[in-house]
Amino acid sequence: MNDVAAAAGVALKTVSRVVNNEAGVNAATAQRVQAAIDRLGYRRNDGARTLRQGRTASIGLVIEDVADGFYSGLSRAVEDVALHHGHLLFTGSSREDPARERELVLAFCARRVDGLIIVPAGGDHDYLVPEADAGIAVVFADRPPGGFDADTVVSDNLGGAEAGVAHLIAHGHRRIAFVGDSPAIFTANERLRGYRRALVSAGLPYDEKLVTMGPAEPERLRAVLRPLLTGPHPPTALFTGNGRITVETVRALIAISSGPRRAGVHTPDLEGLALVGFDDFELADLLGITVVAQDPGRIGRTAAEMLFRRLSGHDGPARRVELPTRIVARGSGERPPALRRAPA
Amino acid sequence: MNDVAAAAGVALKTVSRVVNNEAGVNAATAQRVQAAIDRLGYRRNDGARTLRQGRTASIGLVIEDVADGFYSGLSRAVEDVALHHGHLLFTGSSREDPARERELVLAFCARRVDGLIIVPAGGDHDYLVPEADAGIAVVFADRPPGGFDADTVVSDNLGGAEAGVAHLIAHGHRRIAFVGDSPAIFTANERLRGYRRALVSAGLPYDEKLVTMGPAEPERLRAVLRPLLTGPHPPTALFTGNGRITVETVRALIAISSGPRRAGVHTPDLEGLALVGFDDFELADLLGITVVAQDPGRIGRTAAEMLFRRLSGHDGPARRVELPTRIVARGSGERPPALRRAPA
DNA sequence: CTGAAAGCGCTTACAG
DNA sequence: CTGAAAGCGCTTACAG
Repeated sequence: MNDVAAAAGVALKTVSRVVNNEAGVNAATAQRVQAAIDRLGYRRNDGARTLRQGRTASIGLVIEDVADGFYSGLSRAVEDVALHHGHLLFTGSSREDPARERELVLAFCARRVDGLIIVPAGGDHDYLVPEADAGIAVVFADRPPGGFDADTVVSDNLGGAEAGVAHLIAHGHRRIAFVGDSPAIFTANERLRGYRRALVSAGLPYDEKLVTMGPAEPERLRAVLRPLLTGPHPPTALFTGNGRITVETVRALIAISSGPRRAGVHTPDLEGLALVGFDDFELADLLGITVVAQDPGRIGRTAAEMLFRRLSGHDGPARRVELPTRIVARGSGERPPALRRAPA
Repeated sequence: MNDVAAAAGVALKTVSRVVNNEAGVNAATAQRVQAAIDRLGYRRNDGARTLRQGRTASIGLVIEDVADGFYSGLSRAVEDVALHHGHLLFTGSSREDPARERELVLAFCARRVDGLIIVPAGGDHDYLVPEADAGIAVVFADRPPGGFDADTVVSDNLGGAEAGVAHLIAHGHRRIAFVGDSPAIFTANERLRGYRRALVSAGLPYDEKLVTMGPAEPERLRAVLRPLLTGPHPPTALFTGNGRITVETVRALIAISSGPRRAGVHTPDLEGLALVGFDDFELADLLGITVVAQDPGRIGRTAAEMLFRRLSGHDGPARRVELPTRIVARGSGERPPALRRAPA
C-alpha cells in the first residue's frame, strides 16, 4: 500500500480510501491511485486489516470427520451461512479424539476467529473459558458441551430413538436388539435411553443381552451379532444407533447369513430380521432401510445462524435447540417378526 | 503481550521469548513471566505473528462440494497433511460455479494463505497469475487448470474409462451406452474419450445415440434412459461417468422398471443390463455395482504433499501426476448380454 | 541473559 | 477532499 501511495504521489490514507471504496475521494485522484494499484498488482492484505480492526471475519468449525456423510452435510450448511455473512471458514476433524479437538479449537482461537462451531469429541470444555472471556463466540452442534455454557443445537435423539423402537413394537416385535456406537458418545447414550423408554412404555422387559455398544468396526459387529442371532433367544428386530453402525450392521448380517460369496448383487434380506436405523444415509432408499432421519444440514444451518446472531451483538442466555427427527419407512422396519431358522 | 511484560516487570521481547520457548531466558525470569501469562490469561495472537513473519501457516482448499463423498475424502486427506505440517485449512465449495471458485480463491489469497489446492470449476485461471507472482503456491487436484501452469494431480480418467468399457466388451457386450456428467467438466470428457477408445480398439462402432451427457438430475436421467432402453435397439450395458451419475442411474433404472412401488427392498436387477460405473462409492458393494475406482484420498494427499514441497522451497517446473484407477468387480459388470424384454 | 527500536500492512482518530 | 501520526500485537535485527 505504501508502494502504491508513492507511485501515485498520494498519502497512504488516500490509497486506503480507494481500496475500500470510501466516499470522498476526488475522481481524478482515485483514478490515479487505481492505475498505480493495477500497475503494481497490489492486493490488500486482509491479515493486516484484521489485526487493526479486531475482527477476522472468519469462523472455525470442528467436526468429527469430513469424510462422514452426516458431518459433511453439516459442514456444507455452515459453509453456506458463513459465506453469506462474508466470513471465511477454518475446518478441522477431531476424529473423536478430545485432544485433537482441543488443539484445533485453540489453534483457531490463536488465529482469533470471531466464532467457533464445535461438534465435541471430548466431554470437558473448561479450556474454552478464557477464549470465551476474550470474546470468541461458541456454538455446539450435534452434541452438548461439558462443563461450559453455550448455545447448542442437537437432534431429539431420545425422542427419535424412542419413536423408532416404538415403530418396531407397533409391527409386532417384542425382542429388539440395540446396536449402538461407543458409550462415550453423548448421542449413543441418548438413543439407548430412547430405546429403553420405548420398551418401558410398551411394558417390555429390558434385556441387556440384547444391547451392544462400541465403534462401528466390521469385525466387532460380526463377533457380537453372530452369537446373538444364532443363539437360543434371538431378537426379531434390530435398532441401530447411527448411520455407520447401520451400514456395517447390514454388511455383517450379509456376511453372517451367506459366508464367503461370489461377487454379485447382495439382496439384504437381513436374515429375516426387521431393522430400523438412526440416521438417514445415501442409498438407504435402494436398500429399503427404514430410518429415523436427522437433518444434518438444518443442524449446521441453525448452529451457524445462532453464531452469527451472537456475532452481531446478541447477548441473551445460552439456548439449547432440539431439532425433530422423522421416521422414513422403507420396508425393513415394517416386517412382522419372522420365525428364525435354527442355529447353524 | 505488553500487559504481560508490564505485569512481570520485563521487556516485551522477554515475554516473546518465553511464549515462544526460545532458549536463553533465566529460569526465574521465565517463571515470573509465565505466572503473569497465566494470571492474565494471555494467549498469543497468531494473526499478528503471521503479519510480521510473512507466512500464515495456512492453506486454502477449494473443492466442488463437501457434501459429495469423493470430495470429502479428498478434503480429509488434505486436512491430515496440512495439520501434519502445522498448517490450518481454509475450505470452500465452488458448487461447479467458476465465479464462486474465483471469489473463494481470491478471498483466501487476500488472507495470504501460503498455498492453495484447487479443484477447478472454471476453465480460466489467468486470475491466479498475480497471486502466484506474489508467492502463493498452487496445486490443482482432480482436474487441470486452464491457461495457467501449475502442479496438477488427476486420475487416469481416459485409461480408467477405457478399461471399464473394455471390461464390458470382454463380457460380450457390443452395444454399450455412455451416461456422462456435463460436457463442460474435464473429467467427463476424458471418460468419454476412454469410452470411444475402447470401442475403437474392439472394432465396435461409435453410436452417438448411445451417448448422453448432463448433470446427475433424476428427472433428466429418467427422461433420457427410458426411450433409450425401451427403444428399438437398446444397449445391453451401461457405462456411467461418475459416482453421482451411477447412483442416479440405478435409481432411474428402478423407477423405469417398476413404476410406482411400495416401500421395501429394491433389488436393483438393473433391467437385466450390465453396468460399470466410474468412481467407487459407499454401499456399491452391497448393491453389487462394478466400478472403476479412483482413490480420492490419494489424490488429496498427493496434491497436499506437492504443495508442501513447494512451500519448503522446491522450485522445479510444474509437474502433472496421473494416478491409476482399478476395476472392482462386484457382479453388475460381469453379466452377459441379456435378451431385453419388449418395449412396455 | 535482557531490552529498546523499528517495522509487518493496514485502519483509526484527528487535523487541515 | 487529503494527509500525518499513532497503534493493532507481534518479530526482527541489534546492542548491551
